[in-house]
Amino acid sequence: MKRESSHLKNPNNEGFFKSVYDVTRLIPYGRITSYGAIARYLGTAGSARMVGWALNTCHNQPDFVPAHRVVNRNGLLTGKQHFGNSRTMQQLLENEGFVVVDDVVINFREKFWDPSLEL
DNA sequence: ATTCTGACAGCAA
DNA sequence: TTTGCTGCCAGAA
Repeated sequence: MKRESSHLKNPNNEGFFKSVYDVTRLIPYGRITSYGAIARYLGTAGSARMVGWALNTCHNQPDFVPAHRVVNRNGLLTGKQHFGNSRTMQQLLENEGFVVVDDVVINFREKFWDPSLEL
C-alpha cells in the first residue's frame, strides 16, 4: 500500500498547507490556538514549524486566514512580523478581546482553543 | 536529486 | 530558574 505519510485528518488530500489553512479558519472568533496544537491535530505532532511555514504563505490563499489567532505555546506573537506591521497582529487580537502585553497574550490559556479537543 | 530554511516544541545543562 | 541545542516535516532553490 502507498506509504501513508499522511495519516493526517486531511479532509482533502490537497496538501498539508491546505489543511493548516482549513483548521485555522475554524478557529472561532475570540479564541486562540498554538502551532503545536494544529500540528498535533493534523497528525504531524512535533512539526509545528510546518504550521508556521504554511501560515507564512497564507497570503497566497484567496480566503482570509485568521493567522493572528495562532501563536506559539507560550502565547507569544512569534509571527507578528509577518503581518506587515509589527503591531498589526496585536491590534487584531486586542480587537477580539485578547489582552496582549509585551507581545504575549495574557489570557492565552483561558482563550485557548485546541482543535484536537473541539473538532 | 541534494541542501537549506522556517511564524515551533521539547529536552538537556 | 533561564538559556541553548536538537528534532520535526514539507517546500523552495
